[in-house]
Amino acid sequence: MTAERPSPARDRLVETATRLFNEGGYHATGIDRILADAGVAKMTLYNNFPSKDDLIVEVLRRRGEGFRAWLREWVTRSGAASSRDRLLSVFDAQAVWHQNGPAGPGLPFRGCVFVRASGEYPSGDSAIHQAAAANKQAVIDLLAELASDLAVPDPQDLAEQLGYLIEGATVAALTRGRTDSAERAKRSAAILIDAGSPPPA
Amino acid sequence: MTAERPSPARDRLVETATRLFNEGGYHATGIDRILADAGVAKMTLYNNFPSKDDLIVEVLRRRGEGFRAWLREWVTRSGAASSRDRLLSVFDAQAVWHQNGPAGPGLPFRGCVFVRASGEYPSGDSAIHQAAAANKQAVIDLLAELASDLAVPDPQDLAEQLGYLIEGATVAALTRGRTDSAERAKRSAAILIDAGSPPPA
DNA sequence: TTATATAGACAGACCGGTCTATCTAGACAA
DNA sequence: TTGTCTAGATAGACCGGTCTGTCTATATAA
Repeated sequence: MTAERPSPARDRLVETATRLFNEGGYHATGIDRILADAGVAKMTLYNNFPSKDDLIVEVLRRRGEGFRAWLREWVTRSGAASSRDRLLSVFDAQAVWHQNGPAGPGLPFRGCVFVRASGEYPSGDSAIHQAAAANKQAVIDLLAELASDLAVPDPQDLAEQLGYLIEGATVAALTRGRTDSAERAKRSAAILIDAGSPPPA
Repeated sequence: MTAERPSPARDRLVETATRLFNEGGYHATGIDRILADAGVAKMTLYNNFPSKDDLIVEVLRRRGEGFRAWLREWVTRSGAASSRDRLLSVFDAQAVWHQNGPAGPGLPFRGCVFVRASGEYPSGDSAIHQAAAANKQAVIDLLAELASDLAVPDPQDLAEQLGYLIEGATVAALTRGRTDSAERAKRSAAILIDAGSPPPA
């Protein structure tokens, strides 16, 4: 339904919305503010998206793609040779993200945009909630992909477990300002990985 | 500043607000709706609380106390004899909560109210954010208390780690509907506990 | 009398969304 | 080169509602 034609105004809109939603949340950020910051007319928004909710869905979709691309790039550049170390490098990426490092995924850290989205739109019927869920699942799938070569009985299960650690560390960083949470979680991750596979030589 | 005198109207207000915030979020739930549901006049709200934000803070405070009391009670009733098993029983409590079991902590599961609060009020300056942080820290402290007897090098650190697992499992249950996440996290928790202490005889 | 409650009007800002009217840039044809 | 048509952008008025918060006036009960 939504027009998918690319256009500079549309891009500016989505990028500005991404930034403002990250800073202030979804309900608290009005479209007037987004339009003013993006320098875009209201009709341009509604010619590109049926509603604010659809804009949010698009923001989540793009952000998810960008974040996962950044994460893959990070793992590759880490030069980790083993599946174990590639999985652990994810936690280093997370630490950079939490600490707003210059090599981070591009937004000042305000917690996970998907968690916040599913929190603000808690009903599972909401398209926003579903978009958040899809992006979260995609990260788990990425972890499962990294874990697939591991000599553990159930890589899928391990990926889910590591996902909990990552998620929890991000929440701790947001709510309690625990910017060391990723490093801490990394230690747990190593234990969980090694518990299911022969100890590295 | 806030009047702390108990009154039936005030209690009804806080309880109704707790329920509605849990269902729909903080920004999305207007005070008129709360007042109508509670059967309370608007001036009663503003005689008891300077603002909606202060009402939210009080909701979080009470909910935190109630939740932790429920959790302590659960652990006690589990009859677990060891620190290890008491810690693991927390994950059973969590599973009941996620699955809206009758013995749960009293609200239909919509994710953690504190995580959602710090997500909707992401600035660390916000009193709401700080209230959420305090309650989250109190849960970690409770875990640390349960872990204090454990023969591990750093019970405090272990509590933090288990906290990540719990947090991540709750997020997974909310965003992806993973209502089995607590049982899964429990397995990881056992590994982490045992990795830091002599295996039980 | 004093404190607490009620109902409900009211203010002023802001919400998402619609609408009209105008401008500009590019494609195309003469 | 010039004129025309079209798509997409602009500004901004406007709509009905909802938002938080204030106010007055009244009732009730210790």
